[in-house]
Amino acid sequence: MNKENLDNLRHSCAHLLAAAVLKLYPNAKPTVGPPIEEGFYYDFDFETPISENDLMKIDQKMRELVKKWVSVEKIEVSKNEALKKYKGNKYKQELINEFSEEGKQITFYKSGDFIDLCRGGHVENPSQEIKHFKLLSIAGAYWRGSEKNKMLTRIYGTAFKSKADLDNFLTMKEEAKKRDHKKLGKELDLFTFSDLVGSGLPLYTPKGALLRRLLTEYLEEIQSKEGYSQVWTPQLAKAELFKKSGHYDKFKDDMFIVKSHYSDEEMFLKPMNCPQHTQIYASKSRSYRDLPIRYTDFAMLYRDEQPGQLNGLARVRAFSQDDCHVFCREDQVNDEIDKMLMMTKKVMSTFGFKYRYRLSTRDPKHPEKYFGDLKTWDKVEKWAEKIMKRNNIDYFDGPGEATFYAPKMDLMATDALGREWQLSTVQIDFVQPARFELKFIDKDGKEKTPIMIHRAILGSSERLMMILIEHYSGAFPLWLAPVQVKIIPIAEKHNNFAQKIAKELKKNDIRTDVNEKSESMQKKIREAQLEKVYYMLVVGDREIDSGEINVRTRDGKTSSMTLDVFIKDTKENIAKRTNLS
RNA sequence: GCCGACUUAGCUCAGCGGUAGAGCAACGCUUUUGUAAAGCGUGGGUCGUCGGUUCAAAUCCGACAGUCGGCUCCA
Repeated sequence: MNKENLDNLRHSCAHLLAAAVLKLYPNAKPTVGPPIEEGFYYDFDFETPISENDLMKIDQKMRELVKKWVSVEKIEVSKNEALKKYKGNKYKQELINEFSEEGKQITFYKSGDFIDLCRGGHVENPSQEIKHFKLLSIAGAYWRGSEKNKMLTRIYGTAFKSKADLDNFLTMKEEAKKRDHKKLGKELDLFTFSDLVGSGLPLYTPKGALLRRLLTEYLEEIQSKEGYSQVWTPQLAKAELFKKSGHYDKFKDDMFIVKSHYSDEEMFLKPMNCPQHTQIYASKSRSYRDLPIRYTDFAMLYRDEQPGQLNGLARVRAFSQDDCHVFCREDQVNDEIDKMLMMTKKVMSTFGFKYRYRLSTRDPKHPEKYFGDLKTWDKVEKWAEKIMKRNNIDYFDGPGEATFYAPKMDLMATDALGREWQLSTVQIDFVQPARFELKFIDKDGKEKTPIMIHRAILGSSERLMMILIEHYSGAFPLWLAPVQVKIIPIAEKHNNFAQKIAKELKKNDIRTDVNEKSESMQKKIREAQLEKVYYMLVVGDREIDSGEINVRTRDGKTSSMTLDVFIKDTKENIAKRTNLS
């Protein structure tokens, strides 16, 4: 079934939803109800709010009404007829007036006894075709997506051509819920939050902190090979810095203000690293020979997000990025970005992410949002496009997604459940170097302004942790597994032997635990399984006698080998960062 | 910030006007086990916080905080 057909089905289903709602709540005002990626929604202005519990009732009404929906009839009406029909519904009237101004023919679509203002796009016989649908949730949504407007009540639902498709969709949703990083983060003891510390401020437990450190170390390893040097900058800076960069104007309300007892100077917790890095660059005079200069920084960043948008590790108020800034000459940009794209490719393959790029450009309707001159913007946007094409990169356009200082090449990674997340970004910035009056002395002895390339491969560590937890469902690959080996002595008398093996493994930098509790071996295995430990070594009389160890993997497979072979293989796999499961 | 829902033991949840309950976890004792839960026992909660209604509030009402599903925003 192609997308258009599916959209038609869902659009018709949205109409059916509206019909059911109006039967049950005659005073509710219907507004719009389009098909979307995963289904459809319909926005209503209810007189009294409804809740999720009411969905069942609406669902039943839909199933009842659809029986009589044997056709979809298109009715052309005049503007006045349309306005009359929607007397008292300012939302529909607003749409009707707009359509009329645009010179569009106004059309109604009728099924059963339900008529809706609509431009069309329906299935022919709803009673036959709308069979496999489900109402999913209720949410608030601003009229026409603007926070200045009234908040309406949105009902989300989905519909599919076959029961199998619907079931598959619902199973995927269940699976996503099971993998929810907030749930797994608690179960696997990776991070926590405290009301006393504050919302959106994650606290990493030893295992979570280890994971975070392993990710950072991996990036540091890759970056230092490519000539990046780590710098270190404070969490705090004067307002002046951010005024100069432009961030103050754009994001002042989203920055944490810090007060000094001794000065009236306005200070902020840093929400990003670029302005600080410009000041390291500017600390001495630079020759064209010094370029490119590549700085990396894993410092904590702070953004004062609105409470309603905080969400586990997905959206926090304290986070860090694998943030890099490359200062270079114009003739070096291509090489630098090619190198960045190569590094990114390598990292993505390590995690097993499929990906495509988004070319994030300016919003043509709002040129005022962007700093710097138009000509340069045009040049840089075209340049970015050329780079993608030259690298044979699969990309799509993202108008309006640029930052205020540069277009972006954003990498969208697809995880194990088929969901897309933005990870990497590369930005060619002419604006900030100019605002900070950065210079280098060129061959000809003249001062020139360098270009600043912003780049992150993983994006924020917290967000990446969330994505990886859900991508791997908490069963991390060997190199990331907080506990790589759990030794399970069968009885207390095997504890000493277990400790001896553990000592050997730890000596080889293999993260090992021994479960010495007075529990059944079966229970210890169960606990290790739930902890998603990579390898379990069950040790008992047999192992002591044979001199071979017994290895159980998370998927329940067991094998025997000498400890030396196990250590050698494990070390190799950790070093290669291979993902065996 | 906005709309809606939720907040009871470390965790998952029941109780929904007559001042608290289960399973798991923890702890103790017994058991010493061959690839996903051995048995018995013990401790643990001013029911998110602060107010209000009531003879009586975990339960009803309000404010605040936090969490979740969305919307808006995202350097």
